This record gives sequence, structure tokens and C-alpha cells, in this order.
Amino acid sequence: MVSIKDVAKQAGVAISTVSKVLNGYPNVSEETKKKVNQAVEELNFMPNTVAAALSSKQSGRVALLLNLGNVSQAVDEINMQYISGTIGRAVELNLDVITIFDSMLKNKSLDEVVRYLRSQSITGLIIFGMSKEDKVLHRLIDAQLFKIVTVDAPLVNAVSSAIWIDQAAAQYDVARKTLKENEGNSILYLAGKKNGYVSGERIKGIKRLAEEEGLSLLVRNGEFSERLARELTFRYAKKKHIVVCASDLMAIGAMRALMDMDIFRPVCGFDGITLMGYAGQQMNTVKQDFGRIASEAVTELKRLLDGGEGRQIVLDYELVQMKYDDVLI
Amino acid sequence: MVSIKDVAKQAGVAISTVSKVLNGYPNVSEETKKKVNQAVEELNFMPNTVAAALSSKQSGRVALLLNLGNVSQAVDEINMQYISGTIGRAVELNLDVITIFDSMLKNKSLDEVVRYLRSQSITGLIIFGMSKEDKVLHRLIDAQLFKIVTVDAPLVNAVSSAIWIDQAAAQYDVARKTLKENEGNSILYLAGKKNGYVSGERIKGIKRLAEEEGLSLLVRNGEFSERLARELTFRYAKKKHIVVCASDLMAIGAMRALMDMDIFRPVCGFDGITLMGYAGQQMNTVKQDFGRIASEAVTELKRLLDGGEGRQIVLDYELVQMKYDDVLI
DNA sequence: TGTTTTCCGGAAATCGTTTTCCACAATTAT
DNA sequence: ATAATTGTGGAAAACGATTTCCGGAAAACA
Repeated sequence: MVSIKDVAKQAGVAISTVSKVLNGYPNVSEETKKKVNQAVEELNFMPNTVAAALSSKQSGRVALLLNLGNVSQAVDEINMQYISGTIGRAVELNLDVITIFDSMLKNKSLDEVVRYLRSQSITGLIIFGMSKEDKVLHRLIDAQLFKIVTVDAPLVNAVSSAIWIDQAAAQYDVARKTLKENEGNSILYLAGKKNGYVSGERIKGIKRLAEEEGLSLLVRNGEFSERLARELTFRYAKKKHIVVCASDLMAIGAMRALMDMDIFRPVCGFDGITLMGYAGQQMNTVKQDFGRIASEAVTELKRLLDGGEGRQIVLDYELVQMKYDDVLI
Repeated sequence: MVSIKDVAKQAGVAISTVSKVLNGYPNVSEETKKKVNQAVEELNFMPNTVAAALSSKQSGRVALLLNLGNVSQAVDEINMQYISGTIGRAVELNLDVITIFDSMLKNKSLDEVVRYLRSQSITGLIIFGMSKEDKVLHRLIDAQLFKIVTVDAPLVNAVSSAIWIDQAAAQYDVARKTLKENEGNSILYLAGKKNGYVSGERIKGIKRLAEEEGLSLLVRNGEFSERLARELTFRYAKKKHIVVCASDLMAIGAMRALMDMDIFRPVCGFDGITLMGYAGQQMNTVKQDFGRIASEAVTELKRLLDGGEGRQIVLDYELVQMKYDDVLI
């Protein structure tokens, strides 16, 4: 394997000089740079990222932490977009990505998690979809031992950034649109996880709408479960209701229940997943571009790794209607 | 960070001795082992995998190569199962996993790919869903520079194993079952990719069935596309046909087309993805356990890395009918 | 011309392991 | 008792980078 040593020999310079050129340090003359770069070309040299990671604690090894909480095909789609978005951008920024699932961290103490990450020379993390209850992750962020970007969790400090879309506003918007299109004055809201950050925000949004418009509002906890949404709809949905759901999957469950009950009332969802096209009925939903969110998260993490300060980033969303033709491939 | 050096000091032995204990080498007395293990406990030591990888070219860094060819939510489900299956098992076997998408390898020469893998200290690969046309990957396997496990591609040599299910038999079985349940004598077969290994095998299976049963068989290429399956069904499906599809997604497209045409004929699919539950009609399909396949692939790769010889492994499958209740979460 | 400053490039230590080789002690064989 | 064998642990050289520090040449200043 061709190493930096071979490049140095070929270029007739010292190893350290090659390293400097490669990493764009100052104090290297143009002439020397040229020699080195030429040698790199000739030898087809590519630096060993493992050695680099060992040597400088800086070299970008990054963990992607996914919450596989409910495994379902709907979530699969979202997670795949997270993963491909993350890895794609990471390659562009020369970061190595290790994918980790929350299940691998279960029953681990903070100490063990830190040790595991350190043993992998990981210096940065991107955490997707973490819940309020996850004590270990919270303490991990608090400890400020790693640069962290959270997605959909408002946790910011000196070395951690947070990326999200304004869930409350989005929920408000999509429900309001559905309402206006259908002339109702009563809402059944099927919420997500009790302890989820996004769920809480979405509830705020729907409450604001109800207040502003003077609507009656019935909130039930659907745990992001299609089955539960179905059951809750059977139990609580009245003819007057517009059913607003905290996720597309729940919206599909609700819609199916309504169809079984021969009640034809509007339902709206949240996420913009493909499955919505198969729901049998066109619905409003909030489309989040998960790939872009992931890509932004990586970009932000890179900024943190380069010494940037933690901050919040709010991304935009889009209201769409999804039907079969749109999702057909 | 606590290193092997600290452990050595704590245990009152040499660094090399600690390493030997950790890696289970012989020529270490029980007493010394005990001392070392105790020190490891006390210091909460965890070896730095990066340093290990650098030092011994053996230390298990493994790449997971995914073909994202058609991105669709159906494939997302499959890929997520591949990914989680791979990573889950890899953790158990102490392997690091780097996830790579085929798109990252596009337009790269064999040399570049090899260099990239080497620069990452990757010694083993698992390749999911590769096509016959992929010259670079074929040459990569031929070169025998890396231990490789292919899934659904019959490429075996001294250092590469292949894992698959018997696609021909599975296609034969599921079509035969559907046929027997419905008393037809004519098949419209919507095939997958022209150059896919699995597609070819499945065609063999359906041909054998047609021969054995004396059925008329019309084969059309559906490219694993739901849209194309839909169009082909509109164009070619006759009342007498049973429509056999090389994937669930195509089966859904075909089923929808039939419904639009008010022809009610059986359709069968292949894969066993969740989306089948939303098709509106219960269908036969072949259920492949992708998570298990991935897990077996990792196990096999580990065997190769430990010096095992390349071989073939054939996994089993299951015929199922999928309906909404089964997929509801 | 002599002194200071700036600019370049190299030598060497370091990161945390693995692995080879060697020395010593303990055991066995002669 | 001496020689040969074995078992056990340590010293030290890798692995391939990064990074600190230092010395000499060139440029700037006096």
C-alpha cells in the first residue's frame, strides 16, 4: 500500500511536508506543493483515514444515531432518507460515518457510551429522533464531550446544534388548510408519542388553531401507531369531525376506519411519505425533506467540528396532497 | 482516555501481555489473565478499534455496499432490513461497518475503488443486489483482494462467498400455489431487470412451471417498476391470465390496473414487503427475511475474514399471503 | 555589514494497538 | 548434574498518519 512516506520519497521532501500540503497548512511554497501534488498523482496516493484518525483526534469519524423505535415501513422510508442523505453529504465533506441504532445503546450507562464512541475515535454525532426520556443521550449532550447535531430535538449548547422544522407551525398550517377546504368546526386530533419533542410541538400547533378559530378540539394519544389511530377513530370520530393526525401512518389508519364506518370526512397527515399514495383517498400532509435535513445536519456537524459554535437551524416545509400517481415509480 | 498502557501499569504487566490476554492468545498463565481482566474492569478499558485496525490489517472494518438503483419506499424497507441486520450482527461479531452506496462508486475505476477501500482499512465487503453489468464490482471480486460476501449474486471464489435463496424454486412455488388456488391455465409474467441475477432465476422458475403444467406463458419485462407493471397489465392482461410478478411492487401495480379494468384475476408477487398489505387485495407472495439474510452474510464474512474458504449458502423462503391486518402496527 | 525577523522544510515524538522476537525461569530429558 | 525443551512475559518495532519544534536560508531592518 502506498503511504505518505512513498509520496515524500517520490517528491523528494519530508513526510511532514507532504502532510502539510495535503491538509492545506501554510508555510509551504508553491513549488513544493506542486512537487508533492505531482507525486500524489503519480502514485495514486490516498491517505489512510484510519491512521489519520488515530493520529489526530480531529479526523472526522462521525456517528449517525438512528432511533428505530417503531419499526415500520413508513419509518423505513424516513430512515433511509436520513441515512442516504447523511452518508452522501459526509462523503462530500470527507467524513467517515458509522451508523448506530438506539438499540445498541440500550441499557448502557453514559460512561459506556462515551467509551464506545471514543474507542471508535468518533468525535461527532448526529442524532435523529430522540425522545425526551432518553437520559443517557441528554447527559451525553450536556457533557459536551462530542460535537453533536440533533434533529427534531431542541438541544443546543456551545458544541451542539439543533435542526428542526417548525412543527407547531406546520401542524397549524396543514390542519387549517384542511379545515378551510372542508368547512368544519370540530377536530379530532390524534397525537404522537407522549414524550416526543415533535409530538409536543404539533399539539401546540393544533391547540393554537383551535383557539384562534374557536373550534372544538378532542386530543387523543395515538403513539404514531396506525392500529391505534384506527381504534381511536372508531371510538371517537363523529360525523362533524375533521381528523388531524400527527403522522401519515396514523392518517391512513384513521382514513381506513372512517371508510369502514362509512363516514366520509377529511383526514390530514404529517410527513409526506410514499405510503400516502396508497391510502385510497387523497389527503393533505406536511412534506418534510428528510434527505435535505440529514444533509444539512452533516454540514452543520462539520461546522461544529471545525470549531463553530452551537446554534439552531430551522428548515422549511411544504404542504402537499399525495395521491397514487405521485408516488408511482 | 484509558489505554492499554494504563491497563498494563495497573495490572503490573507489559503492554504486549495485555494485548495477548485481550485477544485470547496462548502462553499466558491463568493468574496473569486474571490480573489483566481485573485491571480492565477497574479502569473500564475498551480497546481503541482505530489503533487496532491500523496496527493489524486484520481488524474488522467492513463495508456494506448497497445498490440504491431504484429508490422507492418498497426498496427502502428491504434496504433498511439489510442495514439493520448487517449492523446488528456486526456489533455482535465486533466488526465496524461502513455503509457505502453504489452511487458513490459510479464512474470509479477498479483502482480507485480498491484505493478507497484500502484507505479506509476495509478488509471485507458485503454486496447486496449487484447487477450482471457491474464490471468494476466483478473485477473487484475476481481480484480476490478483499473478502467478499455477495447477496443474490452467484459469485464464489477462494475468498468470496455467495448467499441467496433459490429464486427459481421460489418463483415456481408461489406461482404454482396461486395457479392451483385459482384454476387457470395461462400466465402473464412480469419480469424484473434484464440484467439482474435474481430476475433471470425467477424467469427460469416460471418457465419450468409453464412447461411442467403445459401452460401458456407470456413474459414481459417490467424493470421492477410499479408504473411499468401497470402499463403492461393494461396492455397485455387477458381475462384468462394469472398475473405473476417478479416483485410485490409490480404486483401492486398490476393489481391496480386489473381493478381499473374491472378484471378480477389473481396476481402474485415476490418479496413480502409491508406495502402488500395496502394493495387492496390479498395476494400470494414469497417472503424473504432480509434481516436474516444480512445477518447470515455478516456471519459468513466473519468466517472468511478468519481464513475460511469461499462457499455458497442457500437460505429458505416462505410462501405467504399478506393482508392489511398483518402489516398494521 | 550585522542583526532581527520571516519563511520553509525536516527530524522526531506521538496516537493506541499488534506482533515478532528474545530472555528468563521452570520443567523435562539425558 | 547438565542439557534440552517448554512456558511465560517483556522490549521494541511496526502501522500511517499528525503535529510540535527547531534550524537554516532568505528577506528585512538597522
